[in-house]
Amino acid sequence: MKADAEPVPGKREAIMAAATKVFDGRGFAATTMDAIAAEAGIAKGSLYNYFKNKEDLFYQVFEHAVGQSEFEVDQMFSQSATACGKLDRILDYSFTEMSKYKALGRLVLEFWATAARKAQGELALQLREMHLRWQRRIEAILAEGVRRGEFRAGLDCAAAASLIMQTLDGIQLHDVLDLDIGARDAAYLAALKRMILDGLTNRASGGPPEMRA
Amino acid sequence: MKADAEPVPGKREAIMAAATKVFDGRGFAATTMDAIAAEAGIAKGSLYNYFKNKEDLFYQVFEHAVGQSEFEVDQMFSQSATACGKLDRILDYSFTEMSKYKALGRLVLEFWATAARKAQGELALQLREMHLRWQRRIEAILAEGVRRGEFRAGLDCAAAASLIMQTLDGIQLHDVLDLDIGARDAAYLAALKRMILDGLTNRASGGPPEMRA
Amino acid sequence: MKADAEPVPGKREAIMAAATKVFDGRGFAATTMDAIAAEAGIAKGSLYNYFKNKEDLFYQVFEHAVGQSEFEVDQMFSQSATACGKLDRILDYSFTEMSKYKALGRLVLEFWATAARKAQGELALQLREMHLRWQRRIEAILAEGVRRGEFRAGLDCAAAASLIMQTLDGIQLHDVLDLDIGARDAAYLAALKRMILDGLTNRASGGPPEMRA
Amino acid sequence: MKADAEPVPGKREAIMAAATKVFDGRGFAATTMDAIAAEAGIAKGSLYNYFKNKEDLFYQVFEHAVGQSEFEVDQMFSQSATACGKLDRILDYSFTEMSKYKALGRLVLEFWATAARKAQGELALQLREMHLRWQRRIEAILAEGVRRGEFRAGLDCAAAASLIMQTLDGIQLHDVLDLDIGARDAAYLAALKRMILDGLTNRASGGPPEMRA
DNA sequence: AATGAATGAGCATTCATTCAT
DNA sequence: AATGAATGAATGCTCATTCAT
Repeated sequence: MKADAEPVPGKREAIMAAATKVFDGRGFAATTMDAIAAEAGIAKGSLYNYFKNKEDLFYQVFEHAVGQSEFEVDQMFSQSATACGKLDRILDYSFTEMSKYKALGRLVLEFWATAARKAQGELALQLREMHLRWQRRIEAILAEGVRRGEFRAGLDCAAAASLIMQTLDGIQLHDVLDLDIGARDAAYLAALKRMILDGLTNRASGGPPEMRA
Repeated sequence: MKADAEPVPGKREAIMAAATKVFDGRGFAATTMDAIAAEAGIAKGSLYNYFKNKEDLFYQVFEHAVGQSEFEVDQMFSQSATACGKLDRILDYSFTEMSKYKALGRLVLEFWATAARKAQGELALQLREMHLRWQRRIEAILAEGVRRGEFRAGLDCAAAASLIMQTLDGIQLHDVLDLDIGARDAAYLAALKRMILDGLTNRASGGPPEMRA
Repeated sequence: MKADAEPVPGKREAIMAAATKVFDGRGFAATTMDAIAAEAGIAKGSLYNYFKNKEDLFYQVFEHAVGQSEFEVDQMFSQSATACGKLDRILDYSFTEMSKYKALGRLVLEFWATAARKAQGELALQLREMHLRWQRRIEAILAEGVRRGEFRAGLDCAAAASLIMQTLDGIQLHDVLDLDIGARDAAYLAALKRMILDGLTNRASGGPPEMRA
Repeated sequence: MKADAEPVPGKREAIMAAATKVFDGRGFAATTMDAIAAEAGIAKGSLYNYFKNKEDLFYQVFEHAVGQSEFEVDQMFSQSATACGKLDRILDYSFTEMSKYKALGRLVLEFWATAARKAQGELALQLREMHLRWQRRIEAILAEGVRRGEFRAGLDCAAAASLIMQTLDGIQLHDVLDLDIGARDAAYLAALKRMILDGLTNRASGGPPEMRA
């Protein structure tokens, strides 16, 4: 039978739900097809009626999770009118809500660290595209902010967007790895946000003194 | 023969070089002891005369690479008198030199993503310590900068250090994953550095307007 | 597939038969899973569909053999009404039938001599329980014999049972090791039995003269 | 160099002492040549200057230990004039002193259970001879006892000697395996000895009643 | 479509023995 | 005689994938 067909409605989704649970808990390498089949309550062989192989199944699960995550963040964006407000929200989100995707983040990490090595497959491309999508979104917000006078004129939006992406990914990385535990109080977060937004808004910055001492 | 001894001068180093090559190329999990032995041109069993097991070998390789990297950055630190200059240098380094440790970064990623899940082994502790060491160093520089009047009074050094660490790790992450390719021109870097340093130096920041619009 | 199930009727038994053959021939340590698989005519991996690991397989084989042996001896017990008769039968059995379990005995020996050194695993417990079960049975027979007046009053049943067990184990040991070959004639056996039973029945024993000469 | 030579006086003995210690503690299979070399304070390769291989070394060690043990028991024998007294002593010894040879007993067990399977080598012959030597000694004592009127006339000395050997080996077996722990009080031992000696001394035994009920 | 028994390649580790120095 | 580094065969176990039913 061809994989990817879906003869029994909902079965595919059921398997993916089970797989998500197991992958999240154990990671890709440590997850066995047996465990997924058991979690889904079907026979191991049946998995191969719906997915070509383990990697394929992981890919589908992963894609689905990423889609959900993106949808949620999109909602967030549209709830603020100003660029500054949007950025504020997204930073807030990074600090407080991103932990929800800890499991997903760990899977991304594992993927990059192992699977991505061997083949520059579809998933790698997918992840790169996703990254670019995000970066462009941030960049658009920054450009909008400059246009509206919220951010300083002459801001290098591409560079700033890149830095913000790196920072957000760095924050998520630390979150996923349980570094900086306990540093999640309000004052801390406010300081961080202020630092980032300061860099965008303050137009009178004379630059650090004696930068090349 | 006891592991950890080095009766044949250079042999240990030769093995580590071979192992580094194979680990870098395939990652930890995908690397077989056979492959390392073959690369080193010795019998598989001989590996165990110099290293306790695969994890130990990896650990030594890893420690060596980290040692080199830390030494290099330490050099960098001491070459600037002012806090601002030190930070400037470390940011410079992150943007330009850190790529040398791409392979190392990938291995760390793999470790965090897989091995770190199961056990809190020695390597995990080592990595956390390394992280803390860095964070404290940054924090000390910031505190020094505040004392010298380079940075704004009232700066939350811990929070700022944490953010900077996250940013640096985010930068390295993107580097390791070959994201942001081509965005390494001087103007770009200057903008990024300015953003960060602005957040530390500008004392008159009134905060972003209409933050909660 | 879960170990311990038996989806293909007789397959489990077939494997155990093959394993018994190989274990008997080579002992536990010298037996490889490959050899068992080859003897059973299946793939090595298939063994693990029916048994958790080598030790488990051995345990099952062992338990089966012990079960057969115990069943057989139980039959023997019930065929005599008097305590004296029961003991007579069990001694008979030890001298004549126990050789059937020579291979089993050798495996027990190997287990005690090697595995038992390191861990107090399940098999060790099982063996100790089996031993106690036997000892209690003997003791019960002796007590019954005393009650019925078959054996001398004041007999230390526990001590006697222990001695009898030691003797029986010693007999089996010699049997397993092929010592005393050829000393299995009727007169010999009768003499041995008489010696043991005499010790239990003669109530007027004055003790050996000049015991501490 | 030829093994078995002894160019450095005492070195051979030193190795054997070290080997004895390690073999006793871990058994044959679990003992590595490294461990023996370490215990002896010499290089692993040097072992092969004095012993052909691991098995040979074990054989020599074993032979030496057996020799010592036999010597000690021989001393014991000669200290009593009467057959009854000799037997009494040897039984005493079995119950109280044999534990000293627990390690040796365990090695014998392991040997029989593993090494003896593969090759009917020299050691197996040696052990059989030793066994026969003992059996003949017991038999001689019994015959002497009959001649002196200590034991009942018509005693089947061969059969009795065999039973006694089996019993002694059974006792040692239980001792080695730590069965019957705690049953070593004086009354217990006295009862056991009485049972055995009763079988030899009482001449008026009418045999057990209703033996074949 | 579903099953699940069978497969077999793949791998880290141990250790007795050798031999060049 | 002594060394000890090098060797490499040997083995239990996993698990993704297949395929006959």
